[in-house]
Amino acid sequence: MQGNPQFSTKQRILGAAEALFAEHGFAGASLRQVTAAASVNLAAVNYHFGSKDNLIEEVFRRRLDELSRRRLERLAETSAAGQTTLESVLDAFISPALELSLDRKGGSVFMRVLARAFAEHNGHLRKFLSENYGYVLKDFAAAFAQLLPQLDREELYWRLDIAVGALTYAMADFGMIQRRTGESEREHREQMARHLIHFTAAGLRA
Amino acid sequence: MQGNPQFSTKQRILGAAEALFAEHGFAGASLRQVTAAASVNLAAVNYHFGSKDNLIEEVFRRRLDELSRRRLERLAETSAAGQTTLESVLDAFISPALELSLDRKGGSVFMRVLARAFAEHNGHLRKFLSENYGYVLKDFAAAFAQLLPQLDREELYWRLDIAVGALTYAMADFGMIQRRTGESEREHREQMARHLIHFTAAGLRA
DNA sequence: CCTAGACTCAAACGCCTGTTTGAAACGGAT
DNA sequence: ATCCGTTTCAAACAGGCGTTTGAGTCTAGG
Repeated sequence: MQGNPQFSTKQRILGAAEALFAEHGFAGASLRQVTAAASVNLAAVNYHFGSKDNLIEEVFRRRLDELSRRRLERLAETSAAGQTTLESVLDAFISPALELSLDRKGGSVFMRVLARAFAEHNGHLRKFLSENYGYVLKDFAAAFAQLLPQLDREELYWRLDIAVGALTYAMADFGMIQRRTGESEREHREQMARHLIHFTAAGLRA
Repeated sequence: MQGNPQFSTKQRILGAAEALFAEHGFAGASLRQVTAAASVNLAAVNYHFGSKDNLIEEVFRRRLDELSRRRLERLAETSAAGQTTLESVLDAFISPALELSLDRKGGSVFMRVLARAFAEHNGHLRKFLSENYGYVLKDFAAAFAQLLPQLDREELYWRLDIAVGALTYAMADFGMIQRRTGESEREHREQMARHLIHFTAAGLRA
C-alpha cells in the first residue's frame, strides 16, 4: 500500500495513516510519518483531506461504510430466513469484520484502529462514530432484544455493553499476525470467530 | 488531587498525569498540560521521574502493585477456602479493581488508563506491563485451567483471551461516571461487576 | 498550441513538544 | 548563622508538530 505507485495519492495516504494509527495511535502518529510512509508530499494531506482530523474520519469512513452495509445485509438475511438465533446474529456482526481482516489490502490493521477509537471514551471521534454508524449497533441491539425477551431493558443493555467490549477487543486481534504453527492465517481467524460467537452467545444467554 | 497542596509534588503529578492520560492518551497528553493541572513547575516531571516514559510507568506502578497484590490475595483466599468456582475466581480478579475504582482519590480513572494500555498492542508499554505484572494473569490462568479441565490448552487460551478483553473494556467503564437515575455510583458499579462475572463465567463454561 | 484546473512540491509559518540548565529558595543539621 | 542536600523555578534548547503558501508540474478540453 505504502509507496505503491499503482494507488492514488489519497489511497496511499489512507493506507499509511491506517497502519500508523494502529501502531502509534492518532496523536502518536504524525502527518510527517504518514506522508513519508506513503511516499507523498507532506502538504498532500491538507490538500486532499483538509486536516488531520478529517483524515482520521476518512480512515474510518473508507472501511466502515462497507463494513456496516455488509453487517446489516447479513442481519437482514438471517431475519429473512426466519431462523435467527443468537449465533446467527453474532455471525452477522463478526463475519464481515473477519472477511475485511482477511482482505489482502491491509484491512486487518483496521480492526486495531477501531479498538483505539473505542479506548477514546470521550472526544469528538466517538461522537463522529456514534453519529454516523450508531444505527448499526442499534439495529443489532434490536435483534438481540427480540432473541432475549426474558431480559428487561436494563439487563439487556448491561450484557450488550459487555459483549461489544469483548467483540471489539477480540477483533483487534484479527489485526495481529501471530498465527499458530501449522495453521494458516485464515484458519486461525476463522477459529477465533467461532470461539468468539460461542463465548458471547453463552454470555448473553446466561 | 490536582493542585491540592496537601499532596506532594510527586503525587500531584501522578494524579494529574493519570487523569490526562485517561482523557487524551499517552501521546495526546503533554507534560505542560500535566504540570499545569498539578500546579507544578514543568521541570518537576524530569526531576522526579527522569522522563515522560518513566512517568507513564510510574502511573501504572502506583496502582498495579497494590491491585495485583489484592487480586492474588483474593485468589489465594478462595483457593484456601477449598470451594473455588469460576465465579469466585472472577470475583477475585474483578472486586479489587472495583474497590480501587470506588476510591475517592480518583482511582476510577485508572481503569481507563489501563484500557488505553491494552490498545497499545505493541510498544514498550505492553512489554513493561507483561514483564512486571504478567505473573498475575498467569496465576489466574492456572486457576481457570483447574476449573475447566474439559478444555484443552488451546481452547482455554482462546477463551481467556476473550475474557480478558471483555473484562478490560468493561472495567474501563468503572471510570465513566454516568450513574443511572436513583442509584448511587457504588450500586451502579457493583451491579456492573455482578453482570460481568455472570457473563464471563457463562462464556468460559459454554 | 494554449489555457484552466487539478495536483505536487520545497519551504516556511507559528506553535508546541520533551528535556536541560543554572540560579534561586527552601529546611534541617551543625 | 552557616552550611548542604533537596526541591523549585523561569528560561532556553533543539526539534517536531499541523498547517499554509506560492511557485511549479501535469494533463485534459478548446
